[in-house]
Amino acid sequence: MVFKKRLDYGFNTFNVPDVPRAPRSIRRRCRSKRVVEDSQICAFELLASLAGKLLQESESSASSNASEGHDRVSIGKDVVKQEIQYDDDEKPLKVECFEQGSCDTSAVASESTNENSDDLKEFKPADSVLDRASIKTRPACLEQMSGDLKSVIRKGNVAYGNFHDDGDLCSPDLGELCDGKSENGFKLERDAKGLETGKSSIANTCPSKDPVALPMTYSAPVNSKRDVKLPSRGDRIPNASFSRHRNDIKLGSRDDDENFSRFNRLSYRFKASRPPTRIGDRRIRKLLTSKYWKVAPKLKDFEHSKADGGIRPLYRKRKSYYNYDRCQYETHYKRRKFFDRSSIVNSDGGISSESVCNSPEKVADGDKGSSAAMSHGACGIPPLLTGNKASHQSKDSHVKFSIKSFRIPELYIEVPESATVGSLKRTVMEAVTALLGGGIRVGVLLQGKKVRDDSRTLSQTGISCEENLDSLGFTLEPGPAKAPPPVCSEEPPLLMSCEKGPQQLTSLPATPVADTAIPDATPDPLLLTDTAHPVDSNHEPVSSQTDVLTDQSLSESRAIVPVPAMNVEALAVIPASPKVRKTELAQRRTRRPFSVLEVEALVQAVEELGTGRWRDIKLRAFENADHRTYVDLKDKWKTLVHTAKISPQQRRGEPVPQELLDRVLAAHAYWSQHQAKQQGKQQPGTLMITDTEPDRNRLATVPTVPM
DNA sequence: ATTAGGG
DNA sequence: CCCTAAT
Repeated sequence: MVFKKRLDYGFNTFNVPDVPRAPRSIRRRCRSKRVVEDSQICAFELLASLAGKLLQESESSASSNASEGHDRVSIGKDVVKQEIQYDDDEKPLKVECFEQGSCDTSAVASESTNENSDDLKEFKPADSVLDRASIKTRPACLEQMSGDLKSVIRKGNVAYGNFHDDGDLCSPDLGELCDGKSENGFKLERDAKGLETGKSSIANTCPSKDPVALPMTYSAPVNSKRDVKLPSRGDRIPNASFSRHRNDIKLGSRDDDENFSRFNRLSYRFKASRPPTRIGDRRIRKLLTSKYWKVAPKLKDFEHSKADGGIRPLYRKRKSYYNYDRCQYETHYKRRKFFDRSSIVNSDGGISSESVCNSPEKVADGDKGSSAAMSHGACGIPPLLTGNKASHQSKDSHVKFSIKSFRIPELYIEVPESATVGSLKRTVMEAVTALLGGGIRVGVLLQGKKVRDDSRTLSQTGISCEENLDSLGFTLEPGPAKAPPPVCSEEPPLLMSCEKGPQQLTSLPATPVADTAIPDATPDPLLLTDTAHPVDSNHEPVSSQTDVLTDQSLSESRAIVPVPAMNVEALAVIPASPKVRKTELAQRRTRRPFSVLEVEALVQAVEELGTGRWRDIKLRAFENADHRTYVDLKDKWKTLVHTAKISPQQRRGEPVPQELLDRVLAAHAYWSQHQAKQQGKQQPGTLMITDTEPDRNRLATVPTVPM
């Protein structure tokens, strides 16, 4: 790739490479992809972190075995479902990696961020969360880990690959995890009920066979399943996917593998600092929050109507800059594996007050290290795993949680039919990434209610009660920090389990994005201004519309095209966070060739006002033509001058009456000499040649070519 | 926000 | 048309 200017802007190499002058569409594409990836990374990191913890636990534990399925499997799937299982018993480790991990994660999240409005303002991607978690937990974790875990492990036979028997397990492990060391292979036992989910899908799913490294990662969920379900607009509601765990939305795409891998890499790079993610083109709109989601549907319309006008502003300024740290690329890679493993391990998340947690906590410690590492490029995962809970609670009784999967909020994606599967995948990834990238936090739902007070203990909250356990759910919410502010802030975009979940998403959709209007529909009155050619004026508008349609259909309109609910190409989801979105809206405006009438109006205006006063010209002759900016007029004049100088044979497009071209040359020459700019309107009349002959203009066949 | 130019 | 720089 050639680097262009953009490099200067700080794009990292990745980004930088723009396609030089390839069609913009292409360029854009590149960008968007990159962006996506980056964003993905974030998400992945989160996942990874989670996974990492899990891994830590399970590390070597056979991945496949471990998978035991339980949850991991579920996780592997897409996302989302989670089930919590708990045992009254306090068997610490039985848990599967997976669960633990999840639990931990949740715990972490909760701690770190309050669910409450929290910190939405700024969230830092996963890292922040992780860090926090790790921090808090560690102490406890360490202790617990060393103690509990070991014991547990031994008892349970559960082996987490990473952990060492030593009390140290935590920290070392984490670090090690990154490296991939696992000294002890842990095997998970399924003793716990929950553990056995019998789903081993993960194992299956995951390509990698290393016991140690499980393919699964959080991301996996998405990918793994492959079934991506993109709720169609209509579907959404019905699905209620959200609300229930069962209904979870599935965003998995099968092929994700590719993406997946990519993710991992990227994600890792990511680190904490995550530049505003830019995802996608304007076409792609992702809505993280339900509200936004709504929008998505609308997008189509939106785009339809406005192919040009509406959107324009947005994309105009797309700027690209992405900065990511690449370092760690490899590291991440490794991590990923770990994560996967971890995921397996996690099955158990012990949310419960302590015992379970403890084990996780160990992990946590490791995490810390990892977190640090992450920042460095080390493994980030661990943090998530860290059992936060431990901190809160004592080690009384342990509650076991088995989270099979996390639910992800519904994502609506719009993709042109013409979109490739690959693009779809990317889109889905983007959407997911956006969610994750924004910073994910875990929400705890108890009987459908969010448990906001992170400081309360499980017992205080009632989570430890078995009765409640059934109604306990974890949700993945948009990061606490900034991004989600308005949109996400409250509602968890993702609802894991609980009943509640779906509502928002579902409901939201209704409010689609409002876009606007129909851009083209508006006729171009411009001409009218000057010449009132009613006919013409009418004419144009019509044509214009037609064009629009055409255009859309042709190329860019993809967005426009109604997306089958399932389409992929771009995720329609638009995260609330403006950051993400705005960045990438740009799309090239549909091309709308100037009609002869427009040319005539332009010439007329230039003759009167001179060049260099495009704004005035716009006002005078194209005021009603929203799609013609003064820049456009200036450009058109430029091309007209050029056209007038070349032989007719060399001209392309709709022929412009020679008469007009002559006027163009005359006006150009005239104003060139007179430095029109200075003078103001001075000599409208003076125009040289121009005798404005209205007739002529009209006469000139009006090209119907619309636009 | 405009203007000017290069691409 | 887009993108930038300079106003």
